[in-house]
Amino acid sequence: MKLENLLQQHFNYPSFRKGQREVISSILEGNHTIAMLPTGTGKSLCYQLPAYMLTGHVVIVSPLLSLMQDQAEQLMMNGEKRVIAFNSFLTLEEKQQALSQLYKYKFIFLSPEMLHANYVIQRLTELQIALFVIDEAHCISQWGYDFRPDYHKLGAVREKLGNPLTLALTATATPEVKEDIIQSLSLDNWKEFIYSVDRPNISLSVEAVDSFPEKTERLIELVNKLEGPGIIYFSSKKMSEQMASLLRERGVQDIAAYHGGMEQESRILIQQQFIQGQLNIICATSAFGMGINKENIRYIIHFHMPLQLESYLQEIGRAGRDGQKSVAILLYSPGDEQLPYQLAEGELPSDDQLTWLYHWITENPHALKYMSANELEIKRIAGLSDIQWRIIDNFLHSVTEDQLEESFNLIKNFSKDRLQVKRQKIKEIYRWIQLTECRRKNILNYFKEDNKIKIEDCCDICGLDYTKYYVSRTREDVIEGERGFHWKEHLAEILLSERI
DNA sequence: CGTGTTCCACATAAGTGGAACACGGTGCGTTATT
Repeated sequence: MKLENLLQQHFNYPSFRKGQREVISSILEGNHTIAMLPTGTGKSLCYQLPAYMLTGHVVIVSPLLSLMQDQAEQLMMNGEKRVIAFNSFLTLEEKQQALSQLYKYKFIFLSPEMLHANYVIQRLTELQIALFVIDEAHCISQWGYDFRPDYHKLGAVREKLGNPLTLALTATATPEVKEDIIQSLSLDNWKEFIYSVDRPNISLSVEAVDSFPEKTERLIELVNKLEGPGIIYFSSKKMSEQMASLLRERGVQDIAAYHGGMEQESRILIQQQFIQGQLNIICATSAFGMGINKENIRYIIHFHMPLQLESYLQEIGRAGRDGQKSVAILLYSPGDEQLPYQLAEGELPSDDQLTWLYHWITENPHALKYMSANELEIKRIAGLSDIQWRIIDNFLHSVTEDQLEESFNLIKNFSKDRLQVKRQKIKEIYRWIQLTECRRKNILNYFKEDNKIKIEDCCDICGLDYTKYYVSRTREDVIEGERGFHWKEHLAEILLSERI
């Protein structure tokens, strides 16, 4: 049967979107496949359709619970009942029930952390896995080294499952990210479908200001003028909230803050309201974005610079999915690059912290054996963040006393190397900000791409007219506005006459 | 590094200047460990 017929039969779509057919064919031919598809929409079809043609179960690794729930729901809406999102939303009983009947599910969604648990792996090995899918696979590269180390253990998991046919899906497949994916999953043979990271309909701009207050004023001005919807990115939760309040005070409507420190409920609500158009502007940290399929975002402003160009591309890439003209503006004031440096350093244990911990362990009998039990105390005294602790804990797992010194040297070297990489990435985005030549050409070169075509409204260096992105008062708006004005006058007259 | 908060000296008292200090993002899992 032709793929188009199957597409019609199972999903009631008349035709494939760009790239889908090639990716699906590659999987059906039995190739491990890396797919970078241009937009967020339509990626899930790449595993959903093959699922119906392959014998066995499809395991999907997803980074966010909300993404898992969305995709599971989407499948169920399409009439597929053999779906489970195996995560912490389930009660203990539900989990046990699900595990004992795992063979009933065609689609099994899991986080990398859940997939790492032995009791889960064991059940999965009893099944025939037709396809092992890593959704948002760039997380392997961006989070796997420190923030979510289980992403780097997916290769081991994959091996335990008998190296099943694998599909990695992402929208950020830069050469470096791709290399991390291949390494981490230990793919030895694969096909890849990579499209350009360039988004010609998004104009790029960097504005340098002299100080923080000036940057704030410029932000207020831009938000008042630019046609929404828009996202403003901050590197601080507090700042995202404060600026949302300030903008509201300055007459900006339909605006809200969004960050990882907020209640899950409000996060979902704000995200929904933004997608449905009840909110026009979001002041967000990097927590906001993945899984946001909104077509008409018109601008992305960076109040703080991201920690790497890869993140920058992901964040601005949320604009203009409808193909309409959009703009990305990064506001820079001197010294801004210090915040990313601070964030990067907080992610890895310092030499001092490691030295202290080494002595603490050697001076306390059985300390090594009961490290996890003393987690809180150790973290407090050594001043270790959760992430720093996890890195150390990861290295010292199943280490004996006589291997201690060697292990600490490994941690020190690892931390040194990673910090070096992170600093290098900050230097690269800083360099890009200071640039005096075409920003698009430069960013594409960084990602080993050539841009052949000259684009209109390319970037601030090539020449860019902001007024194109300002709120346009269409004829209807003007008429509506005038009508409103007359109503107000009319109302005033009535009120006045009544008083008299 | 820059911003926000706290606290202290000052000294008609109340509020201010400014020194000192803290803080800064992304998420899964809580089923296993004396």
